Amino acid sequence: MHRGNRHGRSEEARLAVLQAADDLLVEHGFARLTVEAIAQRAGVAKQTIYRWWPSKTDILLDAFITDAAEELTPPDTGDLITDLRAHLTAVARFLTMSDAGAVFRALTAESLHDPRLAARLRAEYLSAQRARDRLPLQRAVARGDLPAPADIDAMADRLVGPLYYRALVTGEEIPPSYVEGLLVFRMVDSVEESQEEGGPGASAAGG
Amino acid sequence: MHRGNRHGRSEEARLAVLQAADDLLVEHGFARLTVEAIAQRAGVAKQTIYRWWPSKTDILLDAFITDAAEELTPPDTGDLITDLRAHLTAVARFLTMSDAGAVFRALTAESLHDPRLAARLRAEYLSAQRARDRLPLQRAVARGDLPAPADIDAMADRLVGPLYYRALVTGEEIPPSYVEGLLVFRMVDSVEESQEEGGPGASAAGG
Amino acid sequence: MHRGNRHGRSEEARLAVLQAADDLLVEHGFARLTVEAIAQRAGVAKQTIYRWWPSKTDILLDAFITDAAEELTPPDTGDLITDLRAHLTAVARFLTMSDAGAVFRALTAESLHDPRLAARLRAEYLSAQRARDRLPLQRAVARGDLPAPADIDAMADRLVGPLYYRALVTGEEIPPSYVEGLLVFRMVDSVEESQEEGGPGASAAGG
Amino acid sequence: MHRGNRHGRSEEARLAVLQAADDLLVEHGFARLTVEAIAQRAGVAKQTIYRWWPSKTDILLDAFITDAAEELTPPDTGDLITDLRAHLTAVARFLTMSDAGAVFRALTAESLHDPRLAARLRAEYLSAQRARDRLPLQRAVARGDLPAPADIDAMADRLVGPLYYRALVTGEEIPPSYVEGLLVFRMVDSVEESQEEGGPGASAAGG
DNA sequence: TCTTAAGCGAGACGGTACGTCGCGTCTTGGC
DNA sequence: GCCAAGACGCGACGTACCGTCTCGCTTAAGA
Repeated sequence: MHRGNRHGRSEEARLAVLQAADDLLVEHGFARLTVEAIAQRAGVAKQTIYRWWPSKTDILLDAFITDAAEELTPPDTGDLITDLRAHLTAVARFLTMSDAGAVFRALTAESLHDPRLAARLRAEYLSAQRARDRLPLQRAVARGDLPAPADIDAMADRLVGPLYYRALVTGEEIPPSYVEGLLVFRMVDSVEESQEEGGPGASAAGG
Repeated sequence: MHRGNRHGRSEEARLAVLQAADDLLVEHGFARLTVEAIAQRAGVAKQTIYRWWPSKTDILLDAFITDAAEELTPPDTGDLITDLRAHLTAVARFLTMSDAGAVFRALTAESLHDPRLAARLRAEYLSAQRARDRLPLQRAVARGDLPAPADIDAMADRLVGPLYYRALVTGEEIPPSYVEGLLVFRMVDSVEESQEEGGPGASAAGG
Repeated sequence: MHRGNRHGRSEEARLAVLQAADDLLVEHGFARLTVEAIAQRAGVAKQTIYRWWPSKTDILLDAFITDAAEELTPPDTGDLITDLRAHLTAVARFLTMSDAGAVFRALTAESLHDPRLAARLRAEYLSAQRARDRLPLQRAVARGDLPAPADIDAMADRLVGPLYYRALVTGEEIPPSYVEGLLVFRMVDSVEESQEEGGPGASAAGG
Repeated sequence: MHRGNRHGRSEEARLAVLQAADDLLVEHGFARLTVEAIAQRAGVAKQTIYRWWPSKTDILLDAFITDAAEELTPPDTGDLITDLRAHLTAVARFLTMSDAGAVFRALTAESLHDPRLAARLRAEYLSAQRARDRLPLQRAVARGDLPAPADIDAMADRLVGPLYYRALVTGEEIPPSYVEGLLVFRMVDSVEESQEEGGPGASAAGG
């Protein structure tokens, strides 16, 4: 494998750095995620890191996007409730229990101190993730199972927002019943506007 | 006022430190909120800071609790929707537009890196705030305007969670329509179980 | 012993740094005389070094002046030749064989790259040393043993210049005969102007 | 001109490197004489430098020897004093005022830190220069104008040593009167041994 | 004529040391 | 006894050069 010359950077070094950053964060927490520690663990010179990444959060973002971006694609079973339940459960698990989620929480924390990182995180991860969050709703609208809402972004926020709140603010676990609570709401709501003869909302809530 | 003697701690110094921390955060961001900068700005010795606060985030937490704790008490008009609208609007404003909200965001960010701070933030602020968030719902239940939900905490989360999500994760503004969207949902839902002939949800949505 | 506070720097740290610099130079040469090595060896923080010395050569100069400044004071026996022989021999030994001479050679080397250091070295050491080099001549003039030369500085240079040349440029040793060669020259010369009936040159040479 | 191929090294690159090293030293001083700066200024790859020179001081030595080696050949007028005056004046000018002298001072400085360089400097420059310094004396001896001294090297040192001392140590200028002072000494001395038939000087020198 | 191999410009690499910043600890003298 | 002041040991920062390496280009000697 080539090790860095005029024709481009060393892929070997790049991967070692991303892996080291990930490992250090998960093993020792953000406080011990220093550029020096990453360099040492990756067997790489500090200058190599600074050559390619402006800051350690950029390394983390790179690692995060490489590893985890596509894990949270919702299923498409043709049934809105089923899709949402699966997706919200996956999001909850990602946020609270996965290594990638730990990276995400650290990046979100840093983005609250650094608008530049916030912009990158939104551009390179969040916008795509929010699009995935909207997918089940959009598909249901397309199928005619759901009336088009005024603001589908806000609707998606009402589904995932509480999950982020728990993961980032209260630090509590997210049991299945919490996800079910979100689903009941949605159904009642969504049905409410297309309903006339009632019924389906209740059965959905019982699902 | 005394400036340090055998009679106990200097209130003057304490307030100067809290004010300096607040100001530095709002003016220059968390990165420049250093103990040395706080000491210099407050005209205080570093040792005085370390004597009374274990870390700079404890200063921030102190300042935050002193300043802002009681701003977010919901009104009690006797009408659930009115109370919630006012409260959620106040929470949204707090999170996205106030100086205290900036401090809160910084503390939340740090708490994601520091479990000890997370525990303190929950014990000294969040638990009280969440109690305040529940108040309108609990009062409505007491009035008989709302059936007792299985998990009133989760219900409150569904109201405030999306606000935190916007403030902490997406960084978007929170327009009044976003709050209204939350209210419609809730009402439809909450009413759903006590309802039989429906309707009030629609009028609430129009408010 | 006090360890540094508002009332001044730590003498303990100062001496440890000077000693460490000296030792490292003598043991490992100038190439390994790094600020980090000095700090580590002295058990001192780098910042403490940078707080008090602008560069590592200033440390060396400090150490040199503290240790070695007064070692090269010429004797005063009342006999010019005897005084000069002792003094030149001491200078030769200092330049080529002593630890302090190694420091001096390193400082002179650096002063050739750094005019600021050159100025300090002259102001804080060389001017005093040159005054000492002139002393035997001046005393001989005062005694009437030597006519006042036009340029006593130049006369002293003719005595010590060849010693520095050997020590700094050719790197050769300086045997006693080399010093004697210098003495013969001088005496012949000095006598030359006061002489008429010869004599003193011979007696001086025999001293 | 060829720029690197199987036929041997590029003379173009060699000269560009030597010129760049010289220029950088004279323009910006030794501190900014880095291999990277030389490479950039010469329009040459670092590897090309390392292929042909072990270190940057070797480049300097190469440049110095190429440029300046033969500038200091003493004249041969048949008169010792005239020859010495011209030669010592030329040496003084070289040491204190020429670009080549700046290179020489830098090399001498480095040689005080690096015995390997010191050896090369002596072998490739100093020994020849000292031979040139001896030439007028040797010619005078051959002509019978001067008795053969016990140590002609030492005699030459007494002439040039003070010049090096001024150039390298005190940093003072070298006015014509300084050179004259050296000549007077020498002459008195040299005459002294051929005079009288005496010889007390010889016994002193041997002491 | 075509291959091929040495020297080249370029520049990424693993390192070492630099000089700076902020941490949390300490010691002092004043109030 | 708390305070302002500030020196201290420490660790990490981001930068500058070191000397090594690989790459693709150029070019002339020899197949």
